[in-house]
Amino acid sequence: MSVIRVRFAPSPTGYLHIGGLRTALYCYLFARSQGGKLVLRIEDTDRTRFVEDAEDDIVQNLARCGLDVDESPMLGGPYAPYRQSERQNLYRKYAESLVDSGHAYYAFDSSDSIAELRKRNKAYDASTRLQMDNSLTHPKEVVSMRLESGEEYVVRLCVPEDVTIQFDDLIKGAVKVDSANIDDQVLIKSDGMPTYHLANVVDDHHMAITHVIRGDEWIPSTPKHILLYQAFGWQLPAMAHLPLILSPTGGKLSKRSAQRQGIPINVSDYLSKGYEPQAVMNFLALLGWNPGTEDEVFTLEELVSTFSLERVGSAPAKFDLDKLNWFNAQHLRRLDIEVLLERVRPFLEEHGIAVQDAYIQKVCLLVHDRLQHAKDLATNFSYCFVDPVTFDPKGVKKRWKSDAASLVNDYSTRLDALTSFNEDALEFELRDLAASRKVGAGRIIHPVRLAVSGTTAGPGLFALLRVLGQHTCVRRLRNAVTKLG
RNA sequence: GCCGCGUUCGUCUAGGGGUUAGGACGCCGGCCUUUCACGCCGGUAACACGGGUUCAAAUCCCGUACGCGGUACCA
Repeated sequence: MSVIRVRFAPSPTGYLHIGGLRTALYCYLFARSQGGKLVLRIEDTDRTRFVEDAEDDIVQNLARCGLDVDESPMLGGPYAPYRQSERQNLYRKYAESLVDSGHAYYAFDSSDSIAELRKRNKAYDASTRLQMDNSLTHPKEVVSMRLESGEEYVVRLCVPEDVTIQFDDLIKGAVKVDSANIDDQVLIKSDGMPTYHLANVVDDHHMAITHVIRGDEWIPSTPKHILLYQAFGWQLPAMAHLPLILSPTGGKLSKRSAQRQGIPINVSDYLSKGYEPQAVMNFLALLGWNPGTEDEVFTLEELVSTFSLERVGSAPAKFDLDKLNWFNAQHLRRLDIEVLLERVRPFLEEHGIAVQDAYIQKVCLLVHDRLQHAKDLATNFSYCFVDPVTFDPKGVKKRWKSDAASLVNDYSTRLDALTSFNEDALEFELRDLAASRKVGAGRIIHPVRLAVSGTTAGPGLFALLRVLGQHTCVRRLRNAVTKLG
């Protein structure tokens, strides 16, 4: 059996978005799980919507997510080039062969006459093509003359009148469409570029693609592609159409709707917000696929080994940010401390926090399990790096009683005198102080936490004090005593 | 409008003729912790509707509704 080849074929009309990433992920998982190859093909045939740096963005973010490809425009490969704009001659050749074999024709209609046709609620198909201005309605000599004179034209597929086109989708099952519902598709545009339909079929065949994995929105176009495969006498690759991702309210997950709901849309946004690539992959994988077990947290590698197309569902799925956040916390927690350090550092820098790696590591160890996002260290736990400037008013009201100042002050004196700043000593001093002042330990613990962090929540107090260090603790305690009185 | 695809807790989903309809996120409670989080335990909540088929239907069939997609010289 021949090697499995899958392609991810984005068009560079925008940056890589979360939906595109999911398609890429499924392509990747399938290819890798089958020991096959993954091809990145850039479908840049729409010159009007072309975005200069989109291809770069797509390539980079795919890589950042760990989705490495085997063949691509920059990597090259046995079927290069991998940019459709660089393969124009191929499409033209095949379009002409289709005209020769009677499966396509040249059309010269003006956009006005086509608009007119549609206004009459007519399709450009078997029912109307003979009324139009094309190579079916003019003598051969006239057509070649017009062609040679440089007149603008398109090549259209001659869709057969009344056939049922059927295919078996690996995900959706049997899909049937009547050719009467299909227009004579434009294959070559008047600017000489192929349309998606032609380029896609020609390239998939020439690049020996065995499995077409793409979004749901292509199902209605698949019969057109099948017609092309048949006209060329080529074997149809296996088809797998993935259900779409919907916005949380059910609509299309567009840039607009996503933004309105606080959902990042571009992959680079997720990454720059500090989402773990693995968490995003994990979340996306389970949006439409399930392993058939009750396991939920997977690395990319584990996904590869359990993935199968058969377990992809056919219903669209709504995007759920809460779940993504949960996955993020799960993956963050599984990170080695060295890796976590790398994740967290950019956010510390962003917040103007410049400290030694060794110290950041200590803090990471301390709060590892309390992090949902890499940025949390710089925000929720900023007190690990800078003295608190404010004290949570509710906390003060609840914990800073009349004796707090004197207790905290006494504790600071004891800490100052400590020769070994370890947790046991810290705890002993506190409890000993509590006993001598005849108060419960909590009477000191809470004000101390407040004094040192500005909040009432956080890691175990003695571990926190240890990490902060002697000088910082004493300074903060005394500072709080003056400020809170 | 026409064509296509879909519909199990709020969300992601398992299951697929006879189940107490399972798990996860979220939410709520409890335990742990003199804090908070993690963790653990428990709770909440679903087969869109109507007809068939069948001894039996959430599961099969047909309709309806709703959602999404397509209907471009966009992909």
